[in-house]
Amino acid sequence: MTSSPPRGQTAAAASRIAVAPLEDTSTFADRAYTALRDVILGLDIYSRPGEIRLDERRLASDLGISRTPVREAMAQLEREGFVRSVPRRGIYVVRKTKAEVIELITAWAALESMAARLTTQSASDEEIAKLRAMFATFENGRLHAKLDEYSEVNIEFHQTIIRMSRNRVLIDLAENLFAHMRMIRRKTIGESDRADRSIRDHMNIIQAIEGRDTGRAEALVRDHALGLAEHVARHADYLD
Amino acid sequence: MTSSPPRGQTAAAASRIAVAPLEDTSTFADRAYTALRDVILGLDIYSRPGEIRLDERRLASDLGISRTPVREAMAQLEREGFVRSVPRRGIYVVRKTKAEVIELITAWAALESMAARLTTQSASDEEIAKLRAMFATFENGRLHAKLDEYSEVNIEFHQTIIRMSRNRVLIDLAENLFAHMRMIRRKTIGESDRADRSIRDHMNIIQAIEGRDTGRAEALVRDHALGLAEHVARHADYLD
DNA sequence: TTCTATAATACGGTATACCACGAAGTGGCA
DNA sequence: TGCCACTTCGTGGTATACCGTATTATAGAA
Repeated sequence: MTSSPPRGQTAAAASRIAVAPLEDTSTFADRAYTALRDVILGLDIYSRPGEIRLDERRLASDLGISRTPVREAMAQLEREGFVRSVPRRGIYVVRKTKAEVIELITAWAALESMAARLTTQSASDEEIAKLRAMFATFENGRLHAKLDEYSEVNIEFHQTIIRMSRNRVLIDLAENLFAHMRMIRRKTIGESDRADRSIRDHMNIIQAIEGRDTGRAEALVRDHALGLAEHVARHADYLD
Repeated sequence: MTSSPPRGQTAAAASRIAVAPLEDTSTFADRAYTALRDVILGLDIYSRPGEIRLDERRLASDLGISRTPVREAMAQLEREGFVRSVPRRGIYVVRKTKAEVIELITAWAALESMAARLTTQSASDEEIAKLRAMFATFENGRLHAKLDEYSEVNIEFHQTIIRMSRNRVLIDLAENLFAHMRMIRRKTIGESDRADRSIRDHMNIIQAIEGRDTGRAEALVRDHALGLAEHVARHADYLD
């Protein structure tokens, strides 16, 4: 990320015998996007006071590239809701309000419940089996000491269901929502009673999917997410 | 769109008495985005043979601006799936495959069924009444002569349900999906038997929402959209 | 005529200079 | 000391020149 990128092999005397088929097709803008996204997601902005401003010129110089690709990356991050550009003021990292987080979770509920429906109809048994494997280490609800680890498995569980739908649109849309959820995750950890209930919900969901019970799987997934939304509505006072 | 934009009032001798409070805050990139989006949506690409290439330089000169804002607009359109940029080849308008259209409709089903759920829980009676009003002129299924008009009302109906959810995330995501649907719409028109069934579905949906029957409204909306997806799967051979 | 090697062209990607505007700093005047 | 006009500086927005490379055109040889 801070390494100055090579300027492309200028005269490689294209050998017709040896191979070099895997060109680096990624563009500076793409790499800048990835780097900046990682930085922003890692900022732990919800535990930090004050607004965080990003300076295009500074970022460009840090990345060792010009403003142009940085701007393209920023534009994309802005469209995805991570950042907000205020003309002649600066670019600020967006902190979602409680209402916005609830909307996010609700939309996620919509996407994942549809994904669960599709999964019961077309996923293979082998794929579905992976879901249960993910929770093998947590089955007895004995997880209070490793909530952080559970939190990651938790998100992965939901992401897996989405991916099993094999619907690119659902997958891509959810990807973005999950990225936002990861930012809030740190603040949600530590409520172990919720984790217990979460585990039970997940087990029921797995059972429904294994049984190809479309309606039940869909409903359980939806209610699980909506339950989280309600929990946030009630208890997430740390979101302004 | 082809007018050469003014270069910003340079020395307008800011009068402190008269008013000009409504500044034009929109940026060239924003306006270019809107213009290009309209052009693309109006291209009727699914009825046209061959690929359509867009040239940044040409577009920029047509719009009377430089490539920079055009590129930003293009980047956004690419992320939204309207356009695909091939390095050193050009920018092409995307034609969705049948499989992709089905995925689009499925995702739409997910979003709108959740919207219907929310609507039954929080929309006012006045808002809901508007839904029925939209179909006043079609109620008897006597619409064969004005299918085009119906098609517009049709999309508007679904968009209204989404909007009544008051969930910004759902609304924005659906907006994009609908834009794609509009591009395909022209090819879907003319199957009047489907229109008849569509009307009946809509009436049932309205009834469920009016009765605040959350589960039924959600299911009807979902099945209506999934029905369209299946119809496309069976009959939309014109998609590649 | 056909194939190949070389040159010209055109594209998206990138760097950079400049602009207008807002904000913050600074000086002078009351 | 406090307020106001002016200056300076910094920001994102825009224009433009340049780059490397894939494509196409062209010319020459077989």
